[in-house]
Amino acid sequence: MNAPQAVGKQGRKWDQVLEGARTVFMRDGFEGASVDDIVRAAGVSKATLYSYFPDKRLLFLEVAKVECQAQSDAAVAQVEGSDSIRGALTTAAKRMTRFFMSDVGLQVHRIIVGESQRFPEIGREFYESGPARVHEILRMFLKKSVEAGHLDIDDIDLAADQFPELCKAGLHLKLLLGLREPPTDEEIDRVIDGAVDLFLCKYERRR
Amino acid sequence: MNAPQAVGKQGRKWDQVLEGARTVFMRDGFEGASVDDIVRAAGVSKATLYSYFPDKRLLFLEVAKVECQAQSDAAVAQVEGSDSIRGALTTAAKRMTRFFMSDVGLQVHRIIVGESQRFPEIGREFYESGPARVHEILRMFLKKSVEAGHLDIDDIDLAADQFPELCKAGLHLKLLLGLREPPTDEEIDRVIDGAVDLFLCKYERRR
DNA sequence: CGAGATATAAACTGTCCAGTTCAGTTTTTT
DNA sequence: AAAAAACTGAACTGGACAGTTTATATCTCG
Repeated sequence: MNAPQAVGKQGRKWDQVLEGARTVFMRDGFEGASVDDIVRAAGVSKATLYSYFPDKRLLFLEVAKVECQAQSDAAVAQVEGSDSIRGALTTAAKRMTRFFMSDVGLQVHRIIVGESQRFPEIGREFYESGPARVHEILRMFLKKSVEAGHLDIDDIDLAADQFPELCKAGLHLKLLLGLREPPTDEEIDRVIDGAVDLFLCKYERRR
Repeated sequence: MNAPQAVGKQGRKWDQVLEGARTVFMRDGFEGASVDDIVRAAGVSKATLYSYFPDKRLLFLEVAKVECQAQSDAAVAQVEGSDSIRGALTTAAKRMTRFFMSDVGLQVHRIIVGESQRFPEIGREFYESGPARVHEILRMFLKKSVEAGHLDIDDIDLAADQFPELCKAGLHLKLLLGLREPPTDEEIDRVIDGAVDLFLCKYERRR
């Protein structure tokens, strides 16, 4: 009567704990979430939670890591399959931007930034499993395109940093601070198209 | 019968309180700073602090506001007095970027982002006295330059959002998360020059 | 000087919360 | 079925910390 085993199973309530933690952390932030809230949401006893995770911080770290990895995994697949440079960049931008602007993306960002002082390894984990992967994917794509003669870029690393930044233009900070409603698709497209136009105007091989 | 408003110089220790609060908040963040630490740093009694500020949150709000305003005031002056467009943008970028990357700028950003959920007005105040002013200055500068025929920009608001974003490329997030040392002047120049080049490549009137 | 405003130290209140403990129950394994 | 492992619930500990109170002191200005 063995159900197919979950990978890395440390106990039967592992997933329940993570899911409850995700819910509460995303709703209330790190400080705002109490462990009692989490165990309640998870439907699990406090002792069980503490048998999996030595403390609240590491529990959060796990939640954030899982969240970021899921996202940037999904991103990798999509950039590859596109014909034109412009199309590929637009596709990448869309996915990236949608995550930046999503409730979960914003909340992870808020918490990580807020806590990175007290817990430096949280910042590191987040960076590695999110922004660093985006940078890497983009860098490789640009490099290939330069070698193929489609783009003309001097400083590829800089360009790979500029593009995601352009995708945030105006919207991201305002959302982060809770100063506006989620953008409509039109607003996102305006920013993305602007980003791609600006980017390609300089880096597209003209001759 | 008005209760003494939170903000209003009403005693000789006002500045001392603010200075102590600035020190401790910048060092420890909002949650990390205890009011007892602050009064100790300020050389003031707790009762005095609470006679000026009804609570910790409003004290922090005041500190952040003062900090941002000082910065963006300084910025306004400099953009005006520059001959070329490129020169003006470079100057603006330098000042902006230096603040983004400074310890104080980063710490204000961290705290505000971290707390904006729980205290929405903190986010608003910060945005108005910092990013919004930068946007406004830049927008007016671009508008004038377009009217003078030096630039050719379709969506001025978007462009005014793109430029500051470009100035962060790569460095800002890493610093925010404590993942690297403060950048050297060369590194900052690389990012700034890259930003100005990219920006002007598209928006400079070519004909 | 002297009155009112301002400041002080220190103890105190009340609350919140991370993490522990343990006696007892349920589930899994053998 | 019996042993082992996982889980529960609830109470408890210890510490942190925002904000209050009080009795006392010092400054400022008419």
